[in-house]
Amino acid sequence: MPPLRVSEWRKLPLSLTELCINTTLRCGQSFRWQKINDEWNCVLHGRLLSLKQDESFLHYKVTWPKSSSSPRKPAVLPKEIGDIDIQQGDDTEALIRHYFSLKHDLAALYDQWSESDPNFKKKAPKFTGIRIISQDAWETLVAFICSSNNHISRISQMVHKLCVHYGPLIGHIGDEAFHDFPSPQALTGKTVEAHLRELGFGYRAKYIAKTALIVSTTKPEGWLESLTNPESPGWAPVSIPVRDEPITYKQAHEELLLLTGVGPKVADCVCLMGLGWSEAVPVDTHVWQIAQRDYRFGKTKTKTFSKAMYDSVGDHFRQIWGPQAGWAQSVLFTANLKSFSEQAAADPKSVDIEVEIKQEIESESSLNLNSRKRRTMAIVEQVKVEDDEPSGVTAISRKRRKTRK
DNA sequence: GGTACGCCTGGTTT
DNA sequence: AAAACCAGGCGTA
Repeated sequence: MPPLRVSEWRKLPLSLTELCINTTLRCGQSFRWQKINDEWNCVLHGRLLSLKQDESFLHYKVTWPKSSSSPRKPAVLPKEIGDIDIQQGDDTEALIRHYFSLKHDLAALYDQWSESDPNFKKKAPKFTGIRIISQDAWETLVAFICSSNNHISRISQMVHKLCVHYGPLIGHIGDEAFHDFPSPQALTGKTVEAHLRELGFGYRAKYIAKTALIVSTTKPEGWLESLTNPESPGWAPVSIPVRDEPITYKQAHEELLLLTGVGPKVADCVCLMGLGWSEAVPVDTHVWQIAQRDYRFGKTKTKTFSKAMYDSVGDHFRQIWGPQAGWAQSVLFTANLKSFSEQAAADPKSVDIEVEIKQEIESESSLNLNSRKRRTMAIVEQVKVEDDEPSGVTAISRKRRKTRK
């Protein structure tokens, strides 16, 4: 019996338009993938997964830890796994299909977004194959607590430190050790905050420690997962507390806001990437810039923007792009990232005019929508007025009430 | 309900 | 080269 159980390379037929891992794994969704030579590596659900891609296939290989230290070889398998995998005792293909949400036809979605949004149509062709990946909710929560007022390289370092110091060791590639992400329990303890500060987490050390404590001690098992979109169930088989009514995106968002270090932006990141709410649109400074530059949101005098503005940007994009707005947002977000700037080309002016005209039409047609959407547009229109006549709408975001301990 | 300000750190710019 | 500046926000007053 070998110390490590390594599978052969297998492959899934998949075009680069349906998924481009080189973009999707680098665009600030996940902070744990490491590229070694031409292979992307990451520990997911207790195994080391390696990926590489060519024009027609996604190739994957899995390495299981030594059996004794294996945290969880899945005892209970989710329902939708193919028979072959169950018989082989390897659910990795199912994991990949879930992780990348391969049931969605991405090319069709791009077509749909392009049809309803000239700006998307202009930007997207150079950024195909970008998907929202379905990550573990707890990891997503902690990673995006780290992301506040921070940049991708440092976020990646911090997440790596969490894994190395608190997560279970799964395997090696060369000299590189690969750990899984630590559980809430592993991050609960009196020394955690001080230690994380030593490790360079800054003020986020407290947020992580407090959030881990809340989740592991004051919430029932599976609480975070219970905020998952029922139409997009999670992958890991966890027991989830029952709810009287199906949870909504807004409810999940509100519940997350009660955690320390979680504001509207982080809550939306968790909703979108960790809980399957594809309509969640995280509005950070980049998305705000995009909204101002390409979608006629007005200039503000203040550096920050208000919760009302935050909601209005999200509602606007949901109206344009529909129920998968968060997916569309990630495409434009990536196109706007500095690290991808070489991919973005100079844009012809003619399209800008087209965008403006389209925007006007959308504003008018919105009057025929229901009252909720009318209110949304009213706010947006207000913002647009500010654009023409900058006077007062500054804005800032505030959190509602947090249960202070 | 809206606004200003401090916060850790480190990569990047000046 | 040292010193600002800023980066995928949030909590507090």
